[in-house]
Amino acid sequence: MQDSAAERLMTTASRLFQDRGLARVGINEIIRDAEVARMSLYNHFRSKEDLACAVYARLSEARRAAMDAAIESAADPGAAILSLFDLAATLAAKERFRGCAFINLAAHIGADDERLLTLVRQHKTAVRDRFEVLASRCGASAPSVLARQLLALWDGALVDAHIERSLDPIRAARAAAQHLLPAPA
Amino acid sequence: MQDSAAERLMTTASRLFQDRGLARVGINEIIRDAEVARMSLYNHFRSKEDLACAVYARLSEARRAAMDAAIESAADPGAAILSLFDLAATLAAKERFRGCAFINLAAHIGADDERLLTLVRQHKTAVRDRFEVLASRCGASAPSVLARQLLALWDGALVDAHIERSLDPIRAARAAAQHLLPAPA
DNA sequence: CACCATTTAGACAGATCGGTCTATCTATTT
DNA sequence: AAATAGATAGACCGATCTGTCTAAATGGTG
Repeated sequence: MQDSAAERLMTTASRLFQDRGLARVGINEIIRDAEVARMSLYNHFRSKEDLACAVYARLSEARRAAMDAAIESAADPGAAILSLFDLAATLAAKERFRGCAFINLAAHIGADDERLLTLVRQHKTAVRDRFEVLASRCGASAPSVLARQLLALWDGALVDAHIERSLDPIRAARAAAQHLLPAPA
Repeated sequence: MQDSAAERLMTTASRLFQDRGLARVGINEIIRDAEVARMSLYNHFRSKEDLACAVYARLSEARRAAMDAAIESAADPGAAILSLFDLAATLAAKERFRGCAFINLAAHIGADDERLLTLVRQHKTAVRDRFEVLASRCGASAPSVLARQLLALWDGALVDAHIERSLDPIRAARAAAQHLLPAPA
């Protein structure tokens, strides 16, 4: 058994949640697509929300790793920031792109759902932290403000790319990011 | 009849949809809160989706009117652009702020739901058009690109303000917008 | 082979979903 | 007063939802 039941559940649920959103995917569909018995799901996860937590935690890990890889292969901090927008363009170019999974998740959960909301917040904080480190290395006078600005551009670009089904918003946001960076020495 | 059944339905549904999202609000709750009989809903609207269309179309109208009012009371195009970010801050400062209703709507509907997706697209296009007109009046060399950048900042700021429950993202985005504007003559 | 833990399919429960239908009530119009 | 149109409460429909339970099948280990 090269991929366990838990593994298949998380992979399948991740795909379905991103396709149609947490609230519009049922347990039945998940176990059918994952080819897993109902009780196996509730054996590995206490509830649908537990499964969602595991799925989005893993997705966050994957996204951070992809960002770090893009950052590491860039020549300098400024190029690294721009490469993150290229990464966004790569994500948005995928056929089944449906926007940032975490922004969509935030739109699905109520103000009560503290667990999942915390996950979203932690993910966005992780993204912003990376922007802030790079902004600092660029010599920005106010790295934390610049990081917020870059994050807003990043999130807005993903949202608009999804709504417009176009990469133009990401290209424009990338240019704006470049414009906000301090002039290279 | 100071507020008709249709009126109360739209007002109630608008509040509920914004609070918890289209997919997590049922017909039963809407008619209960609106104090309207079940058949009155289906008398005025053919389906839940029809009601949603009417609700979001009206919300779009209201948002556009608020934007136009902010633009009109600004001294010059540059100030008008910044005043739109102040408007975003006003929206985000409300107690029950849950992010941009149209971004959330886009996160809730599937790729199939063409009717509601078109509504979202039209709304975002209307926002972008206002940015583009103002960018042009500012003397921007590429107004359509600047408009896309301002829209990304705007959308990202609303998203991040919702996730962080803070106005900092909007303040930062406003400053970034100012930075992107062409230098005043 | 026997043992044990896991997985399986599927029935089942209780709730809610969107939507239809009926029968009663109310208010305006003629 | 009679007629008409619209609103009402609520039963009802089939479908779906999350989650529980059972009993059979499975597979690795001693």
